[in-house]
Amino acid sequence: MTSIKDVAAEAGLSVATVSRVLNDHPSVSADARTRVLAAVETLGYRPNAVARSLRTDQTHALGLVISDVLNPYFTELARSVEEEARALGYSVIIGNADERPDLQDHHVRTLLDRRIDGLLVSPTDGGSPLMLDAARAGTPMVFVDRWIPGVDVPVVRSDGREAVRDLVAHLHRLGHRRVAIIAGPAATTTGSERVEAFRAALAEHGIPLPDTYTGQGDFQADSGRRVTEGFLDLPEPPEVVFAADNLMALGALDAIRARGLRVPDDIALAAFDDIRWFVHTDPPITAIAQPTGELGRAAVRALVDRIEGRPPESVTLPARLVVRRSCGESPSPVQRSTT
Amino acid sequence: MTSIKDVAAEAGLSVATVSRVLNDHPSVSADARTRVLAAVETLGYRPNAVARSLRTDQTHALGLVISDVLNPYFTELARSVEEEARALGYSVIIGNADERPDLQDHHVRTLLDRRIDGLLVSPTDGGSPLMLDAARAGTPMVFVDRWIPGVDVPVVRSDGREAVRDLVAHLHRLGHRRVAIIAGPAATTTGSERVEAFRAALAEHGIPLPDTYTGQGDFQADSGRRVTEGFLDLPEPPEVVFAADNLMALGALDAIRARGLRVPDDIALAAFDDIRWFVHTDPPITAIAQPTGELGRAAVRALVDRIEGRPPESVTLPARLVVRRSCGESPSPVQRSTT
DNA sequence: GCCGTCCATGTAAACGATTCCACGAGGAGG
DNA sequence: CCTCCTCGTGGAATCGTTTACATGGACGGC
Repeated sequence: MTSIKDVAAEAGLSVATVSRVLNDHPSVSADARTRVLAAVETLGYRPNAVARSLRTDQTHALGLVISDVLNPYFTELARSVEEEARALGYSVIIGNADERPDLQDHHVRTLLDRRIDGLLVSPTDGGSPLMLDAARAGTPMVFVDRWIPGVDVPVVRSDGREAVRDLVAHLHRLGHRRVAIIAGPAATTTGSERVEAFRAALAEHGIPLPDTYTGQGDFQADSGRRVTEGFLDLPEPPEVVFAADNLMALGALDAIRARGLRVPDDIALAAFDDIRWFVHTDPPITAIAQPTGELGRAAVRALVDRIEGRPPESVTLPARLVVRRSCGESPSPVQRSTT
Repeated sequence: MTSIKDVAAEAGLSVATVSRVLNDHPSVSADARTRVLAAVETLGYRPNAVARSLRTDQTHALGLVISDVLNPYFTELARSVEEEARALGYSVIIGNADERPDLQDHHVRTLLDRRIDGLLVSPTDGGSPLMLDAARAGTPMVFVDRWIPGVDVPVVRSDGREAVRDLVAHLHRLGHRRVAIIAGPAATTTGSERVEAFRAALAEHGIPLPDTYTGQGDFQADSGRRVTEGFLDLPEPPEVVFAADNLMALGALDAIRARGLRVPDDIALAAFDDIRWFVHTDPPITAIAQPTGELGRAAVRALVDRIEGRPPESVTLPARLVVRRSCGESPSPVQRSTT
């Protein structure tokens, strides 16, 4: 590989001058500049980012540790994160934790070893010592979607409470009274919050949420299937199943279908996280949509603010209900299905 | 950050010895080893991967330039790539090209600047000078899914010809004669190959594939929608639409539905690339499934072979037809829907 | 008892950039 | 004409590692 020395030799100048041209430092003559640029051109020289990082102590790379790449919600998040980061001059290195704390730790560790400038995390659990240490040690960090209470790190997330209330009102209006939820892991904020929001909204209508109607999932399709089977085996199965994420909704759909039951006639279904395919499932699924792209962009902006010395801001954006047909025909004007 | 010097000081040894312990070089006493390890422990020292890379000229990172992260096929590919890479001791840096050659170039460039050890590419086009130069210059590289003819780079892909023939036989058996295809960009191998395979298979049954029935898409949902609308506007619309990827199938479904038509009664639909949601669409979609995970793993193995000096192997794996209901009820025993 | 090996360790030179500091030329101002 | 500043440039230190080479002690064989 050609180095800055080769360029200097080719241009008949010192490496210092070449470096100055490349970083457009003001104090360099027009003549030197053109000679350097010509040399760069003929040699096809590209600066070695590794060496540059070592010297400047910046990598211009952000780490993104995501709970599960196969989940379309996180895929979209990752995409918007990369887009905004690119616009701000950063690369993104994605680590997929697959909802496993050990994998999450692995990625955090290697990202820190690679000296990324900042870390975007959607924690799969309450936070490992490694991550908490890093946060305390001053690694620029931002939580996105999920967060860890009690840690002094900005959080960018969406608040689904209002949308959950809308959903419950919708269900109530359709006459449903026995409603169940497939919860996410209690160790995650989104896992517990969604249950809480659901329970609170139900209470407003005087509907209880008994333990038998709260199943414990792990945000993966299999758990949705398993929990739903449990619900269907109950002497008095629920009339509605609300899955706390889209993959568990997929699993629920599998389970319902495997029994030869139909949605929404035999049992209604709703999900947290809206994805494009929900328009085309049989039936189209009523879901709570997060402003995913905006979340990703806001998270990057917060992180880069932190990295570049500006005060970062936590951001909370509202989610909204998208009514489709999976809970029954809605005669009301709330209907607002988007394509 | 604590450096190797701090560790050396804490252990009362030289940095060389510390380094030897860390890279478990044979020639180091048991006493020194324990002292170094203790020092590492108390200081919480982690080696700086940037400095290490500069010195050793290896980053233990692979670049993966993917055509579109939002496409579930590529998401799954990315996931398996990361898994296998991790097992072999490498990290993966993903670049999303969004089917745009300029973005692809951007990512290739930054990945090369970061001195990744090797590059995995699924090219969006015929290959930019940048990428061809890199390949010629000896950057370890492997093409996955798509490739560029005439470049001396191993290719890991799947061959869909047999499956396409099965699909056409299936369509023919169901009585369909007027069949159309939504093709991918001709600049991509998968774009042109799938049309060719389809045309060849149709010919075996004496069915022509007129120009009016070949629509030009770009592997994105919007193009699938647009092309399908064109088909439906024809005086004699096709009886079947075959989309060359899953996103264009989604767009086709949108378009068909927007006209109030039904699949498969009014028009049949099939897709290349099987994804989990196809089981739950209305109706479940007949698709050609690639061994995506195996492709990703094989690609990584080939690339790492190349990097570590072993001869890399091109790999071609067969795709297979998964019959569901979107082309009409199949009375035949070919039925082999998987969940 | 001496010499040659081998082993553990240390010293110092790289890797490829950035950047502090020194230096010389040239211009402005007295 | 001398002094002082400014500006362009180069030399060299530095970032945190790895590793070739040197060194010195222990040990075995004769």
